[in-house]
Amino acid sequence: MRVTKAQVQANRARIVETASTLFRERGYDGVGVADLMAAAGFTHGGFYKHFRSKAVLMAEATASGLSQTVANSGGLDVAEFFRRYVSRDHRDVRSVGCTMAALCGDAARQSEDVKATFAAGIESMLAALEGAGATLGDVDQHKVRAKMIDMLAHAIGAVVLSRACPDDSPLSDEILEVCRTEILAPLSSAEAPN
Amino acid sequence: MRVTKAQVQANRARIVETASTLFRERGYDGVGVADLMAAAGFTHGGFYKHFRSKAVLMAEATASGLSQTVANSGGLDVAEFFRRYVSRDHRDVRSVGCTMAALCGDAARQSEDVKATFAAGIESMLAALEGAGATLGDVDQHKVRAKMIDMLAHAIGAVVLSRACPDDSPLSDEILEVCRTEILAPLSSAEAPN
DNA sequence: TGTACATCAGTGAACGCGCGTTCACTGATGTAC
DNA sequence: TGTACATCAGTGAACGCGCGTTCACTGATGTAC
Repeated sequence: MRVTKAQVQANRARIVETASTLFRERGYDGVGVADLMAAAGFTHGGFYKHFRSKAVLMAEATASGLSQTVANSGGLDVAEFFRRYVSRDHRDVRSVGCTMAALCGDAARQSEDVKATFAAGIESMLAALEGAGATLGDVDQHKVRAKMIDMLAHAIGAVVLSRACPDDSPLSDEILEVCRTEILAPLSSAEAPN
Repeated sequence: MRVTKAQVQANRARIVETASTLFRERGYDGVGVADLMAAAGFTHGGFYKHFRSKAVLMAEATASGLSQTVANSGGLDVAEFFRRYVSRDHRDVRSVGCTMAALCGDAARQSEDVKATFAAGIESMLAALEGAGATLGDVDQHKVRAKMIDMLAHAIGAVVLSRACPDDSPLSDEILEVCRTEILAPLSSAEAPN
């Protein structure tokens, strides 16, 4: 049963979107092609009409997820971005949270292709943060980039470490609270010095 | 061919040790029981004479790996620990590196058992760092703990993010260098204020 | 615009393969006398 | 201490299962006239 060209495009996009969500939730290896296609509302056989292999989809879904995170950060200032990033809410909803935090551990073991996608996503994120961080008052642009790299790694470490703790662990909350405070400290003193 | 009680104990320890190494390198799902037993010098059937299931071994190997990291940090002051932690050397040798950095992403998707093991390992690590950090000059012990949590998450974030980049990526090196500098900055100024 | 045919997205059975786990077997170790 | 038997760590074939991928088929869409 052939389908409209526009429908083909929409279906393909739905598969990528679904994959992006499921991969964040369960990891690359935790999502089978049949699982994924069923979640997107199809049977598994059609998968290979859209993608040459699961590996190709992994790279594409990763790119999609990363650009979504960047898009979500649009309009937020740096302090607000990190306040939301290093939070229990973010920790607890992996499937709609940041792809970097959800999959960087898995990406490290994937192909150079996926890693290159990841690096590009990090650069996009940094570009967005550098733009939002221009209000910080630092004149040296190189320092802004360095600061954003540092804050991003710091925030990702906090989320990733807190997620490795049991669900009701006080340590998990403690990690988030301590790191959020430390990450935001220089921002609030620079932006609201009262 | 039965084997000495001492040999049984040694063999079991070898399986756990091998698993700890392989899991760090390839993730929990990336290591099969047959793989693992072959790497330890056995055939796969004997596995279940030592462990009720792969899941049980996962928890035990994680605990072993975590305590190894803690042991390796013994005798190092805090600055030296983090200097080595946030380095290219550490990034490039996952199998003998820190279990937290190698597996926290995977642990987040494992049983509460594995996560509890992880949280206990983090606490051990913090205890070791707090001991080594007593020389920092901070009188308030609560602040020392908070600072160690913050530095550990920061360092783990740097390593994990740098590992998600392609092998020859300048970004990967940049992340490590920036974060190492930022993490060590307050230490060197406090300890060597010249 | 209408007709005839080619295309191809989606279906669902089938494939080979590797996984975790089980099991009958072996033979050296441990134990009871 | 020596002998007879039970134990059980380790072996390797076999299990059911789910994986990624392939394939013959369907029928609505796209295209050529």
